[in-house]
Parts: sequence; structure tokens; C-alpha cells
Amino acid sequence: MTMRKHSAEPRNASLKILEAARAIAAREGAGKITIEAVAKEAGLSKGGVLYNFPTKKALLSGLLDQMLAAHRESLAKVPERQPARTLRGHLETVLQSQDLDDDLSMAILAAAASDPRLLDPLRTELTCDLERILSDAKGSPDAMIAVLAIQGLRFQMLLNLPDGGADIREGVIERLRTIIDELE
Amino acid sequence: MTMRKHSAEPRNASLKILEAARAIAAREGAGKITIEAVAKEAGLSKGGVLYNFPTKKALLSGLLDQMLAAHRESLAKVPERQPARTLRGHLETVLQSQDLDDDLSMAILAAAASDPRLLDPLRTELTCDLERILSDAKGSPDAMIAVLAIQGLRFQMLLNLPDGGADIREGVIERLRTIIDELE
DNA sequence: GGAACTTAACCGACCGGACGGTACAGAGAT
DNA sequence: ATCTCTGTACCGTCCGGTCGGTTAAGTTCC
Repeated sequence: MTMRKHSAEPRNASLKILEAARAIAAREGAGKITIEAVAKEAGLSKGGVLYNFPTKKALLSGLLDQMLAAHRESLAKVPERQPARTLRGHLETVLQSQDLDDDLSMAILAAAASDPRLLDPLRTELTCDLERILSDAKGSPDAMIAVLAIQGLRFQMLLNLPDGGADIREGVIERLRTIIDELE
Repeated sequence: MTMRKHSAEPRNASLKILEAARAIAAREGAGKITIEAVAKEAGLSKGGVLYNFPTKKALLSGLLDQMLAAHRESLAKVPERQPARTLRGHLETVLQSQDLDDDLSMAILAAAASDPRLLDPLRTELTCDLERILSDAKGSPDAMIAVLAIQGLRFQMLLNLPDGGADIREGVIERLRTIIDELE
């Protein structure tokens, strides 16, 4: 029998832990992610966290994996036939994380601060995406401008940098969409 | 006489300390900025560092101040009569930091990780800049796109994210310049 | 069925090291 | 002598990681 073990919650503990880590990062900053804090937030003990993630690096790496998975999923949602498909997906991913209060992007900061090499999987993923985007756009610099603007948007939200107000932001998003539309 | 005390180097020790902090951040990541490490890198002892910066917060804050000062200086270099002057300055600041191996931007990460509130001065500065940029551009969304792209560029370099190669980057820079030129 | 054992999941005390900060003594210059 | 700066020893705390339990569920054998 593959019964769900004896856990009160059927949900995997690892997910709860990652969620807790994101919540802490969003609430108190990436630097406040400690194993004890995560344990408390997730409602179990330090030992429990370390049972699921043998090291803190593994935890942060798990956060990043989760982020990449969400990103990929978001990419997959873009209709097949769209031109500049990957680029559209990038934009949607960022817009989607806009109103998420447990922002996944915070994992980037946490990882970068503790060990920059944790970003390697992110880098390879982005390299792959970028290649596709650039080949889709046939070398138009506007594609790269769009990529950069989207990245800028992400960090702006992440660090609470000024965004010029809601109307400006909407104007930017609209403009980005037309840039992407005109790429083909 | 404002002789520089008895130090072997006439340069202010604070500068050396900040430089050391930047070097460490660039080499090993923002999280590795510790007082001892900075002291060793700067060639003095922990006490020496703490004499110049009474707390670590003060050190990080100093890093950020230095970054903002450099940014302001870079802005001031843009000829008075240029349209979209502030925006041009932003671009130049980023391009300038491109080949600096002790990247100032790393301070942003260090600060954000340890205490997000350290970014407040940066936020107010950017808010001010952004206001000027947007009023210069008279509401054109392209101005904000450019701002975001520049920000994206900064973080791309900071985190060693893929950039599509040198020619792409140059194409982007050129494109950014024409976007800015067309703003007026 | 039930005793004996294994395994999964988790707890929490503890350790060692790192790190921020303090105290204080001493060295130079004036 | 005094003021300014620097070195060093030290303290308390925090944090990552280890480890020996403990509990409950599953498995095996009779």
C-alpha cells in the first residue's frame, strides 16, 4: 500500500518547508532564511527540516528548482503557435508573480548571497531561453531589450524599487506586448 | 594640515575598507562580506574596520552611499543640454560599471540580504530620478522601458546571467541610445 | 492475531565554528 | 601628554549540522 504515511497533512512536507522559506524571505528578507526559522514557520522542528533537506544549500537549491519549475510551467501555458513564444512566457511569468506575496524571485537573492554557484541551473535555463528568444526574433535588438526590461521589472518588484505608479506600469506592460507582437 | 594621519597610504582608510568589501563581494558573493574578511582584505585588523564603521550596517550603508555618490557623479557628467539627461546618465553608469571588477551593484545584494531597509536611500534616489526621467519623456512608455532595460542590464551583469554574447550586448546598447534619442 | 522487528518521519539537545561587537592596551604623530 | 588610530584578546549569540532518541506505521514470521 502506498498510503500517505501517517502524516496529518497529506501534502508533502518538502513543499510546506519551501513555502515557509518563501514566506520568510518575502516577509523579512532573504537573509533571514535560517533552518530554525523555516522549521518554526513550517510547523516542525529543525530536525524535520534537515530530514527533508540535508543541508541549507539543498534547501536553497530546492527553492530555486521550484522557481524554475514554475517558470517552465508558465512557459508551457503560452499557446504553441504564438510567435516569440518564449519571450511571451517570460513576460507572463513576471506578471504572474506580481501579486504573489511569497515571491519566488526572492530565492534568487538568497541563493546569490549564500553561494553564487547555486544560480548555475538558473543560468543554464536562461541561456537556453535566451537562445530561443533571439533565434525567434532573428537578431532584432528589440527582443533583447524586451528581455532586459522584463528582467528589470522582476528585480524592481523584488527590491521594491520605484515603478512610477500603476498607470506607468500598465503602460509599460502594454508597450512590451506590442514590442513582442511586432517582432515576428 | 589635513595630512592623512600616519597611515602608510595617504588614502583614507574608509575608502580602502569599502574597496575591500566590494572586492570580496565581487569575488565570493555578497554573503561573504564579514568584518574580519574585509579587515584582512583591506590589510588591517578588525578593530581598524570597526573604528571606521562602528557597525556592519554602517559598513553596508557606506557601500551603498558610495554607490549612490558614484551614480550621481556619473549623472553629473552628462552634458547639461542633453534631452533625457537623467536617463542617459543611468545608461552610462551601468556601462561604466561593466568593466569594473569590483562591482558596486553587489552592495545592493548584500544590503538587501542583510536588511532590506538599507535600500531606502537607494529607493528615494531612484524615485527622484524616475520622476525626472518620466517628466522628461512626457509620458512615453519607451522611457520606462529604457529604465527597466537598464536595470535589467545591471542585474544581468551582477548575477552573471546570460547576455547573448558581446555583439548582442552592443546591439542593445546602441538600440537603447536610439530609443533615448528619439524620446525628446 | 500478535509478538518481534524494520522503516519512515520527525524531534530536540547539543556541538563547534563563525561572526558582530566590546574592551583595552599600545603606537605614532603633534 | 594627549589625541588619533590600530591591534588583539575576548564575549555572547546565532546558526548549521550531528546524533541519539521516539513515535507510528508497515512487515515478517509463527
